[in-house]
Amino acid sequence: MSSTDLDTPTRILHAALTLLEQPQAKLPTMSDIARAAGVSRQAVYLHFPGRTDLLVAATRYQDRMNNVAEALAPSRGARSGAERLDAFVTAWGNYIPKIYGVARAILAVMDTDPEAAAAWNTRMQDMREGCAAAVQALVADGTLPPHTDPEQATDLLWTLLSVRTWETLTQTCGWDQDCYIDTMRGLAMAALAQDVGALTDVLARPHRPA
Amino acid sequence: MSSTDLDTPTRILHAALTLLEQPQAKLPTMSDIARAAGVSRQAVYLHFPGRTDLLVAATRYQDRMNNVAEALAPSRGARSGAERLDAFVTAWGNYIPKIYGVARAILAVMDTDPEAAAAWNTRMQDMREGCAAAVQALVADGTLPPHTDPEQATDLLWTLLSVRTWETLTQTCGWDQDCYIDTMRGLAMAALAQDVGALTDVLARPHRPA
DNA sequence: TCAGCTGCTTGACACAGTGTCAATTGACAG
DNA sequence: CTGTCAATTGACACTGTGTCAAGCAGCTGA
Repeated sequence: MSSTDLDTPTRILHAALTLLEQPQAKLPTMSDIARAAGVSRQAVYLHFPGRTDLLVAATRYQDRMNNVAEALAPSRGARSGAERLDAFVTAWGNYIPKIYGVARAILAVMDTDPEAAAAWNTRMQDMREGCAAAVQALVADGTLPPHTDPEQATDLLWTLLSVRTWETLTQTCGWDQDCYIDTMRGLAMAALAQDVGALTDVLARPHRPA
Repeated sequence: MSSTDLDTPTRILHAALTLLEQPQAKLPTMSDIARAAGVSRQAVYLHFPGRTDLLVAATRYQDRMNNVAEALAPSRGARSGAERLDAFVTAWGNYIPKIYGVARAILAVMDTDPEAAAAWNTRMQDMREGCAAAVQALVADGTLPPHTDPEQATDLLWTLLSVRTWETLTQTCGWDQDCYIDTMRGLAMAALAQDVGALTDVLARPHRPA
């Protein structure tokens, strides 16, 4: 996968992603990214107004590479609402590790940079639509608890599936990715599809790698 | 509440907390804090090695002020495990808003400063003990789903009650504090005490202020 | 009354990182 | 050959953290 034939903006994005995806590494500076891309630091500013914009562009580039829409597609083929919820949780939960490197960098600047916060929130809006669609499917089925406000249910699902939650369980608590998925599936089913059995099964299984 | 009679380190902590608790404000610098405390910037470094240490000291000071141990005490008086879980979720959930200002500042530097991350994690360890105790009470009662790993259940509860989760629901989604509490109580009961009814009640109620 | 100590101040500096500017180079197209 | 475009070099301003040294004011004890 030589990147010599790519144009400069793409090479920069490519380099940024590579650095961001180093698991342990501290967040790269503009100099780091420029060096990794084989261009001068100023060349970066020639193509991206600033660090935040570069990070945001990197997420968009990454979404294009990973084809996030396609990854989340299977959930749309589900027949029942519960099935759809289950498929969505699985698909998104497995997508998070792919974007975590970049997400980490943006989440880090969000606290100080409102512009970054806005960009990340609109990016998460797409995921929220998936949540809303799953909730809607439950409504159509009548599976959602009676009188439940769909918007509130969507908020809840959206929060449960946030990158922060994934980060806490897998990075801080050291959970296995598969266990995270199973637990979130169970939790979502218990909370939104009144299926508490799904969760009790999961909590009985080992969740940390050796 | 004049602070003229306090010693300098306390005045600095006091000033830091006041600034940190401004809801909308951007995170204060060392200069901001010094100015607010009415001392020179260097005086701050005379008492605290660095910004991170000051923030950590501020949380400790705040815990002393708010008497966190006492706030969480009611949960220890509960008779059944479910009651205890419920009381703990309520107590902690209502404590979060009090510490959010400081928490925000520490969470912001955690991503770059491992020292801050370590400090925050040990601080959260105390809260985790409350989670573990509630889970243990459920185990004693036999209320926890059979074969459930208590440690995994603790991880899950700890994550659900994280400041980040509170932040997402109340700050980003705009939920009412009371609704947050009710939802978390219901979610915890559904997930750990097999009581799905607690949650369905809650989701039917309005959750955003006018 | 003076010496010495303590706590704080003033003002300077180094350093990292972001973002800006101007002059220059090199390649390529008309 | 000339203009244009992309990129380079090297400088600079700015913010924020953290360090250093000299000085000053007030208190204490001989």
